[in-house]
Amino acid sequence: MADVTLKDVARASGCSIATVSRVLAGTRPVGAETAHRVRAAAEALGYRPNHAARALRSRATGTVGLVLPQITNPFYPTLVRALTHALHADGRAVLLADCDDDPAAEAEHIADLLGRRVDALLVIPADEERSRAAVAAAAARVPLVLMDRGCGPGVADSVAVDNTAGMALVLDHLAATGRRTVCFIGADGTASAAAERRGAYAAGAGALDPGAPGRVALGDFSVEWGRAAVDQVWPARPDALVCANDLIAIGALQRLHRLGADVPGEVAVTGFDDIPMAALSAPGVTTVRQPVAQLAAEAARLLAQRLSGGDAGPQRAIRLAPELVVRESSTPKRAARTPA
Amino acid sequence: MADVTLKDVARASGCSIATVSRVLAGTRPVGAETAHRVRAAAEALGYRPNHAARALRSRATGTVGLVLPQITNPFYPTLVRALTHALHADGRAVLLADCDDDPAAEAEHIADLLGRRVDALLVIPADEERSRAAVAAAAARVPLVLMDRGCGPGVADSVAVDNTAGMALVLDHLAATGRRTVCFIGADGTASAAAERRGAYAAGAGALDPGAPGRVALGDFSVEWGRAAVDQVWPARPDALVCANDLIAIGALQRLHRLGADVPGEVAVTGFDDIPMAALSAPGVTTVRQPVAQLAAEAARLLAQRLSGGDAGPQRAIRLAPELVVRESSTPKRAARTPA
DNA sequence: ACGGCTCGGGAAAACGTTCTCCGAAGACTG
DNA sequence: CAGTCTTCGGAGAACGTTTTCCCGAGCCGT
Repeated sequence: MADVTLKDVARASGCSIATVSRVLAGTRPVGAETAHRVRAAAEALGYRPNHAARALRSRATGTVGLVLPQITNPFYPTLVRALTHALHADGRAVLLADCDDDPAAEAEHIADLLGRRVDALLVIPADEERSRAAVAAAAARVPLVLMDRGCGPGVADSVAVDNTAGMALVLDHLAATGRRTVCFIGADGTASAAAERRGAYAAGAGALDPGAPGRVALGDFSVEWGRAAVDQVWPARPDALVCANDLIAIGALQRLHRLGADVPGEVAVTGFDDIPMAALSAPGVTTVRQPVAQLAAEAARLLAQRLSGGDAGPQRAIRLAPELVVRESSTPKRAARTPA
Repeated sequence: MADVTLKDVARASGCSIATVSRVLAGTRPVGAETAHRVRAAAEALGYRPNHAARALRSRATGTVGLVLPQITNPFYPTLVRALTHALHADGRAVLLADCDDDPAAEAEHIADLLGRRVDALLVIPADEERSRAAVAAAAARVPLVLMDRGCGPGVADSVAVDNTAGMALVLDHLAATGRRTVCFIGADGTASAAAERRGAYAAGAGALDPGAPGRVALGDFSVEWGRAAVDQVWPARPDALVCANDLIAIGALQRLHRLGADVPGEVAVTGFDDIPMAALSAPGVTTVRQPVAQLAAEAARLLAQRLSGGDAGPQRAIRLAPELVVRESSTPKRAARTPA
């Protein structure tokens, strides 16, 4: 009923604590018959190792801290799911901290997690600049992988989608389907996703339409901004709205709908991320799907590597290729609206 | 740089380990001058207590396990956020486990968390019946609070929304706005939310429309089922579709839209939970908002109580009142569609 | 002045592991 | 057959806390 320890198993199997430990951990060969006795006793007594003691002795908790800005951002749940599954598969547990988009809270959580002796940290930084100090300090203590957003150059390993390639996919698709007057609705923060998507649009849109790089409206990554931005850009009657994420795109669609604009007949709308909502809005949002499973797998792999193979090797910045998902919001101009 | 321990602080402040521990933990009065010296030394050295050692000695990790079926269910992120914030405010950390709707995985995660010596567990059970054994076993070892869904009677403390009251709010609203031919699209699982909402509809709908309790279609809690269910029930031309959650409602809206039905003119649609998407669909979904912040607060309070005050007291089943959120999908039959 | 206090402080025993030594065999080698 | 390796097993020292003792000094009461 109460906790059964190595000592109990040792007594029950008539050998020493050390032997039991060796059998159960497999750290050193042990005589076949003894091993069998020990295993039987452990099984019979329902022995469960005490992670606290193990952590104290071996200075490893088997625990990874996951720090993110806002779990309610609809892109994160799928990522968190993939990450926890990948880490659990490696026998690690995940300590979750939501820091509410506040770099100060983020720093506190990171410090707390370090105090709890996490073996490593997975961080989606809240802010490119104001998160840097805490992240850099933490990265000096444990392996740390940045995800989704960067945090300045050279701070830590990072895994993210290739925003530039994603934006190129969108622009190519729009060009191929006859769009010519393109307009960007983005976010002005310093968060790397915002900056990269902005930059990729600026770099790629010129080929499609010389005036396009100039048609840019910047706000934040929210539905509300998507709605408001349409009021700014719609008077120019663009035939495509490239949004920096799906929330913005959904807001834009709502406002366009209310203004009576025909999507995709008059104007195409695209998003980024492929959050679940993107498939469910009417019309469905054409978007760039982040390779969530691979992002998680790469992050887990990188972490495992840093944790086992010493922390050798140069800092790595892994960029994964995204995939274009075409939905009704950008079907070709000439085509009739396809049935939902 | 490396870890600084109590011993280091003791040496630096010229007193014993025991005294340092007492000062820092405040477990026993210590001379003012000594205390000051100790605190200064701890500060200067950047002392951070080792949670593993503390956990080993005091048999409490300051950690709570949070086990849920699917973080990607859009109702959970807000709940998880509120829970983590409430627990962090109490100085506890949260170990997250997503069990992918699989009771076997759930049982494994629970066992692992117990092995990691969590002080308590917060569980949203995957299945009313097949989760019971693991939950009951865990509840015998640590304080355990069930959330959102039940797990059979008498298993553990629980905190959830009052599904019956929520369904009554919906039915009253529909009655007050002139709906008469009501139809229920629900889920047939044994999950308590499914059963309670189903039961509440059956109990309350008769007052509105004697035939209503019979008009019921059961599937699962998904958008796909919402779409499919409309095909079953729409031929009867009800003037209100009561859906067991928002995902079903959104699916129903999509299919109704495709069928050319006028919502809310011809037919009202209601959901349950008030997930973020419910406000963003077109039309917005009238729904029952779960008091997420209060649910989290109550769960945290209950846990704290069990953890401090011994585990005295009878088992508690807390039910919180929900709130009706009226959106465009159910504006009165006679009214014109209001501008979004 | 002396037995009881409280009060500030230290030594040391836990807590349950892992891991480094050691020792006692037996199995080789020469 | 003496010596040197392996192999299996135990004793016991860590790991960094918390906590239980215990001790000495001051202070009160009588």
